[in-house]
Amino acid sequence: MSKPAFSRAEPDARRQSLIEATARVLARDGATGASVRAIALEAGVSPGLVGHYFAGIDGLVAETYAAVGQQVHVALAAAVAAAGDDPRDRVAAYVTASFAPPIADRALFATWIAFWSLSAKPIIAARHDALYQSYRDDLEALLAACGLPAADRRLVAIAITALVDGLWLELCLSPGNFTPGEARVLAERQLESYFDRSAKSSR
Amino acid sequence: MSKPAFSRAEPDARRQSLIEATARVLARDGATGASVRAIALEAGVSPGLVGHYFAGIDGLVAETYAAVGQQVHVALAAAVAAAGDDPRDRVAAYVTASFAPPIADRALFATWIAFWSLSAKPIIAARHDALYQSYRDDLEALLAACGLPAADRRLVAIAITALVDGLWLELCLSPGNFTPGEARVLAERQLESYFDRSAKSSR
DNA sequence: ATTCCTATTATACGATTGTACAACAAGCAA
DNA sequence: TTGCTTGTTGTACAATCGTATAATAGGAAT
Repeated sequence: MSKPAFSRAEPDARRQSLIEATARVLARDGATGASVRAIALEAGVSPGLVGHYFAGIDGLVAETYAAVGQQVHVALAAAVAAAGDDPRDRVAAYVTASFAPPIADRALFATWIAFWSLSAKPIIAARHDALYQSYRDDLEALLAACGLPAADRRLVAIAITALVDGLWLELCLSPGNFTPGEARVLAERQLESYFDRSAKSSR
Repeated sequence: MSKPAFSRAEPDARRQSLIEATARVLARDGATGASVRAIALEAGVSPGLVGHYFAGIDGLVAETYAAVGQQVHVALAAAVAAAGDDPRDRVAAYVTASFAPPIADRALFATWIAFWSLSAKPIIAARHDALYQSYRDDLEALLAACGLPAADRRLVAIAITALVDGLWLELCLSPGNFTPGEARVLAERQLESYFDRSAKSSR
């Protein structure tokens, strides 16, 4: 007669559902809004469950960092895959994907800022290090396919990543100062300059 | 016989003292630690004074943003002044000053992240817009002195600022991935590429 | 010495925070 | 059907949050 007051879930599914709820709250309300109660409400469970599955709110946010970072990775990989086979096109696609949805997005920006604001905690800093290293590794592989000398790849990847991050940041913080199209032009221009330089020095 | 329990201060001096205390708390404990009580304790006054002088905690943080932003401006201007008279040297000094103290500093990073995390509030966003516009204006003036065509200045200033911000960010978040010296090399290399390009196209 | 203005303090208030824990019940095993 | 395991709930707890306000007292003016 009475319908169940709650239902049990597979531990992994429940964890995943809490992580996704955290991502939504972070995107909507930023770091200050991501309380245990708000997350539990968003996930449709009771506040006590957070403590049951994660090492406090910090542990949950750290795992959410990894999950959202992985989603960005997937979005970038999709952009590369859609670019075809030409190595130059693939690098350009990887770089400029950051200036269009779903990556250039105020909600994702709020999420990212929340992660950065917790970077004083070692567990969050470790997540960041691993994630950004994987981004640079991806970029280095794409650069290698373009024939960029191995000796140049590391620093070029650092520079490209920094430029893209900086443009993405300002694009989210002050849209109106420049357009996503201009960001794209600037990023592609810098890519060309590195290829030209390496072609020149290898001659 | 009894010494005064407190002393009155010139309104401007008291405001300044509260702003400086806020900057210190932000630098030490980040956004989450910047409570009215913590700031008042740091300034050596009672919590009630914050409400007396500022429009709540948000107003105080917004004014602190302007003050800290001004300090950064001063530090950059000092680096330029110390660089001598050659326009190229001056631009290089402006750009690379971000990779050395007092700008490349974890405490300033924590402060900056705190500002960004509040950028959803219009009062903070407005401060950011004004501040970053002034940074780009400074850079454009330095670029103009180097003979960069007026038509190129805006986008070049945007690109340089983005690269520097991105490098500064990663330098603060993950020191160890690359050195301040490498960041300097990358920034100067990009500057050169823009000057080369403009020299080529104006020929 | 006295008066007065107001900067400053101290406290109270309701709301919200993260965590801990006892009680409950869903759902599988027997 | 009965029992058992444990995922889940609901709440209590102390701490902290921002803000408002009455009371206090510094310090200049008279």
